[in-house]
Amino acid sequence: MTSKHEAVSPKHGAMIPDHEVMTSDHEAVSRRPVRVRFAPSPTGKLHIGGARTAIYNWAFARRHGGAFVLRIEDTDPERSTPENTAQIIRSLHWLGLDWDEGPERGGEFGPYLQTERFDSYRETLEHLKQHDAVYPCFCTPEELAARRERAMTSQTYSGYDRTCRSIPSEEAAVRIAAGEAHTWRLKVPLDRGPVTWDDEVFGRVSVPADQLDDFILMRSDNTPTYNYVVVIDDYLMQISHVIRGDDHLSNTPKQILVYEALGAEIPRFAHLSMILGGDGKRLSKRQGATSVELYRDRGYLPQALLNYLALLGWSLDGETTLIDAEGLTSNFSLERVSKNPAVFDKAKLDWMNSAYIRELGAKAFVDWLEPWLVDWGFTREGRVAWSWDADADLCLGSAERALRFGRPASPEEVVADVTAHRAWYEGIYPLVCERARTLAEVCPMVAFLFSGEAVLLDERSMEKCLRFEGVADVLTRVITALSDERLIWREAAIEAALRALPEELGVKPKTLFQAVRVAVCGNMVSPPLFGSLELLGREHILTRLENALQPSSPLVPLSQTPCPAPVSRPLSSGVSQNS
RNA sequence: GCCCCCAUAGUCUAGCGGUUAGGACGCCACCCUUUCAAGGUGGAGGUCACGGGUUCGAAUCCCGUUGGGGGUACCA
Repeated sequence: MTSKHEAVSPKHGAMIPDHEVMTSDHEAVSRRPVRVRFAPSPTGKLHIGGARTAIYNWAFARRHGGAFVLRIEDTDPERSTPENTAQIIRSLHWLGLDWDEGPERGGEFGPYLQTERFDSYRETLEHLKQHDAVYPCFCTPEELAARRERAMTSQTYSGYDRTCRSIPSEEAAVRIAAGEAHTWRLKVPLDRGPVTWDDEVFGRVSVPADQLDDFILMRSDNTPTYNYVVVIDDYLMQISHVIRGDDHLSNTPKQILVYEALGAEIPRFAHLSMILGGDGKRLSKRQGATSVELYRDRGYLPQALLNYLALLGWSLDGETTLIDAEGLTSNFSLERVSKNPAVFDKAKLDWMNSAYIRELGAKAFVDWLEPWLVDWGFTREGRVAWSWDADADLCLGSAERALRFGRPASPEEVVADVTAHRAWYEGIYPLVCERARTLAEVCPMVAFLFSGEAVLLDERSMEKCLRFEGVADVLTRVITALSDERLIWREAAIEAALRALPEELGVKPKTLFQAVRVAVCGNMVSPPLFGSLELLGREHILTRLENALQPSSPLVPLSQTPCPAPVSRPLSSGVSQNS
C-alpha cells in the first residue's frame, strides 16, 4: 500500500469528465477485475433487504464474470453470533446464491470474518500514523457528548470540533506513553473541497467539505470502527464495486477520505434504496415477515423470492415479470436499478410464488412438499382428519383455523410413506398446482386425502349441498355406479361413469357433483373432484358416501377430540403478517 | 438543527424533450365451469407530489416548496 500512496490522485473522480460515461455499465466494469462483496453483520437472521443486496451483488458478479465475496462483519461482540452467521449462510444457499470466497469456503483474500482481521486494521493504522493522516484524541465520550449537545442547540454542530488535532505530536506521544486513554481520528485535509463521487445508481453525489468530520478510526479500547474496517477490507480484498444499502450513502464520503489517506484506489459505489413496509416506513418486524427464513417457513419457493426481490428495485425492460437465476445473471445491470425506495408487496409475491408452483412439475413438487407432510403427520394410512371452524372463510387453505383429530404419523413414517408411494404423492400435484399460492396451503387443501375411510364434514357445506330432497337417491345411485367392478379406477373413467347420472336422476349436474364433493372431501370447496376420487381410492370413497347417507352421524368415526395443530412449520415463528 | 438522497395509478415499474403515459400485481365485470382456482376477454384507477421557470413543445431539463427516507455515535 505504501507504493500506491503517491500514485492515486485525491481527486480521483475528477479525472473522468463526463457523467454519462461514468455511470455507464460498460465503463464501470472496464476499469479493473470485477470483485464485489456482500458483508452482513450477523446480528440477526438474513433480512429481506440484505437478501436483495446479496442478490444484486451476486448477479452483478456473475454477469461480468467477476468474483462474489461473502464477508462477515462481526466486530460487534454484543450482537454477533456464530449461529446468526450460519443462519445467514443457510438462507443465502437456500436462495440459490453461491460465492467464490468467504468463511468456510476460503479464498486468497481471507480471512473473511472481520474478527479475524484485527491485525490488518492495526497495521494499516500504523501506516496512516507514519503518513500523518491520523491523530490521537484524548477527549472522553462524556466531553464529546456535552459539546455535541451544546453545539446542536446553537444549531452549528457539524461533527467533532478538532480540539485534539492541534496537540503537538511530542505532547501527544508523552500522554500516550503515560497511558492516557485515546482514540485515533482521521485527519481530514482542511483544504479538501467537497467529496464527490459518481454513484452507479444515484449518479453524482456531493457532500460539502464542512460536513467532513475527523471521525474515529480506532476506539480507545483499540478496536476499529465500522467506517474504517469496511474500507480496509474492501481495499485489501480488492473490491471493485461496493453495492450496498442506501443507509450507507452518508457514510461514503467518510470512507472515500480513508481511501485517499491510504492512497488506495476508490471502488465504484452503488447504493440500493431501502425496502419499505406497507406503511411506507422502513421494513421492520412490526410490519410482518422480514427474514428470508420466515418466507421459507411460510411456504415460498426460493426461486419466487429471488425473482420477486430481484425485480423490487431493478427492471430488465419494464415488461418482464418472471425471470429466473439464469436470466438474472445474464442481464443484471446497475444502470437499471431504481432510486426509489420500494414497498414490499406480499400479494405480488404470492402471485409470483403460485406461478412458480405451477411450473414446478410433480416430481420437484413432492420434494418441496415432503417437509410439510411431515409436519402435518400425513400418511396414506389416513389416521388424521382436519376440520375448519364454521367462521373460517370458505376458501382453500386456511390452516390457522384448523383443528386436528386422530393420530398424526411420525416424521419417519411420513418419509417412508412418501418414498414408498412416490407416484401417488405426485398425483397430488395436478390437484393443487393451480390453486396453492404457497406450499403452506397445500396440506389443508388436500387434508381429506389423509383421513382414510372417514372425513370431517363441514357444517355449512352439508347444509348447502347434502340436505335436499332426494339426496339419498342421488348418493345411492353414485355408490352403485362406482361399485361397478368393471369400472377402471381412473380419473377419466370415473368422470365418464358419473357424467350420465344427473340426467338419469333428473337433477342438475351441480347438485350431484357438489353432494359427492362434500361427502368425499368434507367441504363444498375442494380440488378437482375426479382426480381426488382416483387418489383416494374406491374403498374409502364408497365408505364416505355411505357415511354421508347417515343423517345422524355426519362426522367421522375417528376420535373427535382435537389434538394440537402442528407447530413447527405452518404456525412457526408466530409473527403475524398484519400488513 | 445541519448534511445527503428520493418523488409516474393502492403496489412494483417502463419512460431518459414530441407516446391516446406502456407492462405486472391487486381490484371489478364477463366467458369457461360441478366448487375453488387457473386460463381468456374487457374495464375502472394517473391533475406523472406541488409551484415557478427554460423551450414551439416538459413526466422528462433548471430553481424553489412540500412530503418521505437516510446520516449526523468510541453501532454496523
